[in-house]
This record gives sequence, C-alpha cells and structure tokens, in this order.
Amino acid sequence: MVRGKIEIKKIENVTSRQVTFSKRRSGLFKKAHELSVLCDAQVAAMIFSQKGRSYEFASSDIQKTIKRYVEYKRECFGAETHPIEQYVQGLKKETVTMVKKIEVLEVHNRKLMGQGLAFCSVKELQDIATQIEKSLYIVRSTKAKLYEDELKKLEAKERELKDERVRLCGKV
Amino acid sequence: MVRGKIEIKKIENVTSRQVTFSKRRSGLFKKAHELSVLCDAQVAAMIFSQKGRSYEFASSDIQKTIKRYVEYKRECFGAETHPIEQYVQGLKKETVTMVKKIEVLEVHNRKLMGQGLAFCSVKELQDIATQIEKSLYIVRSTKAKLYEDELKKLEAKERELKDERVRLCGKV
DNA sequence: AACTATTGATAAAT
DNA sequence: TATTTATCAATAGTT
Repeated sequence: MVRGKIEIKKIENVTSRQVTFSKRRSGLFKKAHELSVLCDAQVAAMIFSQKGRSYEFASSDIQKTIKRYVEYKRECFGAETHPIEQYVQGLKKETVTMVKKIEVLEVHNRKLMGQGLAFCSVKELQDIATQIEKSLYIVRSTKAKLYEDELKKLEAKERELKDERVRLCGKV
Repeated sequence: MVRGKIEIKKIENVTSRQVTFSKRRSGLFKKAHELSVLCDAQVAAMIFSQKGRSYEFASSDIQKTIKRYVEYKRECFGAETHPIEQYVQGLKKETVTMVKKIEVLEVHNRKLMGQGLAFCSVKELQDIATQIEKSLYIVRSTKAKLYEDELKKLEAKERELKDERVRLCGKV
C-alpha cells in the first residue's frame, strides 16, 4: 500500500503486526462509521485480537444490531438455528400440559375424597359413589387377603413349632 | 475524499447513496479481510441497509464470532446479561416439581381407586379404607341431600300447579 | 460498469 | 506511543 506495497498475509514481525493492527482497526471503524452516516445504514464490526482482546464498533446499539442479524438469520434458515428458543418453547408447552394434568388429577382426587361435590349432578354423584364402592371392595378384599396370608403363615409357624416340640420330647 | 472532499453526512440523493453504499460496503469488507489476515485477528462486520437487506463479513465463522462476543460480554457484565438461561433453569426446576407432584397425585389416586395396593401394609390398607369409607359417606350424603332438594322443589312445583288449578276452576 | 482525479489510509521511518 | 512522510488504495463524480 505504501513504500513498496505489502502482501496480504500474516505479518510475522510482532511489533509491526501490533502497530498495523492498531492503525487498521481504527481505520476500519472509521470506515464503518462513515458508511453508516453517509448511507444511513446500521453497521457493526467486531474484532478479536489473537490475545482475545475485543474491539467493537456499532453505528447504533450493537446488541440490537446483533439481535437483528440473528433474527435475519433465523428467517433465512428457519427455526433450527435457534435450538434454545425451541427448547424454551418445548418446556413451556410441557409446563402447560403438566399444569392441566395436575388440575385434572386434583379434581378427580378431591371427588374421590368427597370434596368439591357442590356442583355435581346426581348422575355424577352416582358414578363417584359406584367408583368408591368398587374401591372400597378392592381395598377390603386386599386387606382380607393379607390377613388370611398372615394367618396361614402363623399357622404354618405354629405347626412347625409343635413338630419341633414333639421331636425334642422324643429325644429327651 | 475525491473531486472535492465530501462531508460525512447522509447522502440525500438516493441513487448516489446506493452507489456509495455498494462501493463502501465492499471497501469495508476488503479492509476487514485484510486486517484479519495481516494481524491474524478474528473480524466480523455486519451491515443492514435502510431497506433491511443484510450484508456480512466474517474472517471465520460469524456464528462463532458472535458467540465469542456474547461470551466476552457476559464475562464483562456477569450473569445478569443472560436472563434466558436463568429463565430456562427456572422452568426446568418448575418442571421437576410438577413431575413429582403428578407422581404423588397419581399414586394417591390409584390407591383411592383400589389399585397398586400390592405392597401396602395392613395399616396403610386400613387408612385407605377409612378414607374411602368417609368419602363414600360424604358422597352418599351429598347425593341424598341433592335428592331431597329436588324432591322439595318438585313438591313446591306440584303445590303451585294445584293452586293454579283451583284458581282456574274458580274462574270457570 | 468503467474511468480518473483526488483525497484518504497507512507502512516505514523517526 | 505519536508524528511524519512517501506512497498506494479508495472512491466521488463523471462518462
């Protein structure tokens, strides 16, 4: 460009590279600014040095510019560029579904507990009563069965002990 | 800049502005590219025309560059710049809570329906039976009350009709 | 889209 | 890092 035009390839001399970086960086930002003013455009430029230092220029708020860019990209490539938002949408949907499910369960539960019956029709009350009667039958049967099983176990144990006693008496 | 230097302010002539936009845009991107190569830096530039058309340059993947920028910003300003992540965390937590709630409700529900009693103790079965008996009592009472109310309403109606008939007979 | 006169950018020197 | 200077690059206005 000057005093013997330079080749566009990495400047190996560190000092020289740093100087050039500083100069061209401000040059680029100046150009960016001029473009934004002259043509009434929104311009943003971001530069990261090797060392990770960050420099930026934005004709208006850079956050807005980036947001706008991202939105533009989404329009181009569809939703798949934004897994986070999709994920959030999914979570929200799931939440709504679960809230509904909880409501249904609670209502059902309350009815089975004999609560919130104020606005039930006779038919509904009959259905609930029938269900509860069935439940009661099952629970009682289960309890009875459990009793029976435990009783049998005890009887078996008793027999065992009796046999043991007989054997022991024989030995003595 | 040339043939009478120009002032840096919005070019009012539309054609002229469009031409300048096109020229300076490519100029800016060229400079951006040169900077990235010469100084081994990561450079990104985004331009939006008035019309909303988007142009971009990136020395490497622009998504990466933006991501890097955002990460850099977060480091500067702390987590509060990322309400989305917090929001997602909140949603997740809520989801977990609801899942647990649903499980509890379903288990309770099933027990009240006489299901999943296989591993209940006698004590538990007794408690469930008691609860169900109470429920049954409430439901039956409610139903009886409802019957009674309806019966009263019908009786009232009947009386009304009878009175009506007496009045009509008198007139005739 | 191409040209060109002129300003602007900047590499190297200081 | 800042200034200077000698060149090349960019580009406004013209064709």
